[in-house]
Amino acid sequence: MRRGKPNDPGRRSRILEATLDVIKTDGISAVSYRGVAAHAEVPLGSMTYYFPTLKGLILTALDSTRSELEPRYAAPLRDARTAADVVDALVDATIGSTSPSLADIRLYEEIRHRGARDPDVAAVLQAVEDDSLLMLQPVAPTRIALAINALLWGWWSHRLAHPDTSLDEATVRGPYEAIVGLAAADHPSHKKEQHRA
Amino acid sequence: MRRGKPNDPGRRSRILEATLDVIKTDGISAVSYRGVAAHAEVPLGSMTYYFPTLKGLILTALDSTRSELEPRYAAPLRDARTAADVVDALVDATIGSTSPSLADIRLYEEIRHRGARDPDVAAVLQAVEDDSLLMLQPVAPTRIALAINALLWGWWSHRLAHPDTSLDEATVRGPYEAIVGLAAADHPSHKKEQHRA
DNA sequence: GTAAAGTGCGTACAGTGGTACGTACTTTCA
DNA sequence: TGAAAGTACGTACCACTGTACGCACTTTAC
Repeated sequence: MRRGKPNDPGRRSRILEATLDVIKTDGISAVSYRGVAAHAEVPLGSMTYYFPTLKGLILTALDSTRSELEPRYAAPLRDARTAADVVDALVDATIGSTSPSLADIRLYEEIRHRGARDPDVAAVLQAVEDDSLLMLQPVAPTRIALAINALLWGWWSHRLAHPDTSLDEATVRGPYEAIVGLAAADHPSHKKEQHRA
Repeated sequence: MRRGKPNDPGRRSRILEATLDVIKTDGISAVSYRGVAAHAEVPLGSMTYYFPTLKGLILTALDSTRSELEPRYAAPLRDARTAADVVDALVDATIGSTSPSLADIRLYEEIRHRGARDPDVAAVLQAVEDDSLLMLQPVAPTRIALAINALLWGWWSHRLAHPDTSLDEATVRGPYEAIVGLAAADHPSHKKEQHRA
């Protein structure tokens, strides 16, 4: 039997959003009940009520990004018909309109960082990556999808380390073309029309 | 005038080593005066004596890795004569004998992570990367050296996220060949002998 | 209406952290 | 042989942390 009702149903999700804000700004290690409470303008007691442990709060917050981060460059990749489309989508995901903001890259970096030590967070990371590999499956065999993922993360990581300089499009495009070209050469059953620019 | 002498001259460097140990094992955020003191078997007072601020200790420790991490795969790259040599060196640096241990990758990840927020640490990172780009200069124009760096870091990062699975050599080699091949195609003045495997 | 169950939150506790500081020891110079 | 300067370290302070816990308030069942 359900008794009692929350008088502020949005409170829980406000806490989660505030947590992500703090993570993006100052990192996971800066997440504290009190800090997030202040940021979300809720009392400390609310924090421990909705999230009895801090680890649980962080994990829930990180997990909530899965549905938000992934689909951004998923659609363009799924719609790609030719190898050139794939390259376009990758370039765009790296530095273009579908690419993550610096804050989002920071968030992603936080997940990777934490994931290296916390198996629960590693699971979140793994889920994102599995999605990504599956998404690339139609355009490249796993072997090459791995390389694409590695390079994509490498470029994002570069952007994070050099926030003031922007990557040239040609710099990014060439290597993607070369790698995607491998897929066509290796295994012509994958999307055809490999060509040099 | 110099008066007084340290009665344990190795103490300072023992502290630095212990600090790196802690960073590799539990991350920068786990570095505390007390924890490192226990690990290095020195009294707490020694810590603050040699390193008045914790930030200074961490920075000094991180900086001390520059001379240790870099030259490992520097020599093979410098000695590379042909494009094939370069690819071999890169593959080796990724998963082979000159590649960093997981602990070292973790350390590198710590530097990148911290560097995203702390300009002083970012400077350390920048120095390492500058060295790396300079080293690749003879075999690839900067544009392509950037891509190689990004991919190399991507692979390392992959290893960190998947400590239990090992990367296939063929998986790693193909993309390197493709990217290094770009250098030869683009700018034939760089080391010749591009060829497909 | 009243008791019980559930919701929401203020407070307090125990632990850990960086770092300031006083003190003792050692070396050097007059 | 002092005394000053530098070395080394034990202790203590204060800030901040996660979290346990108890007290109100709201809703529901009888």
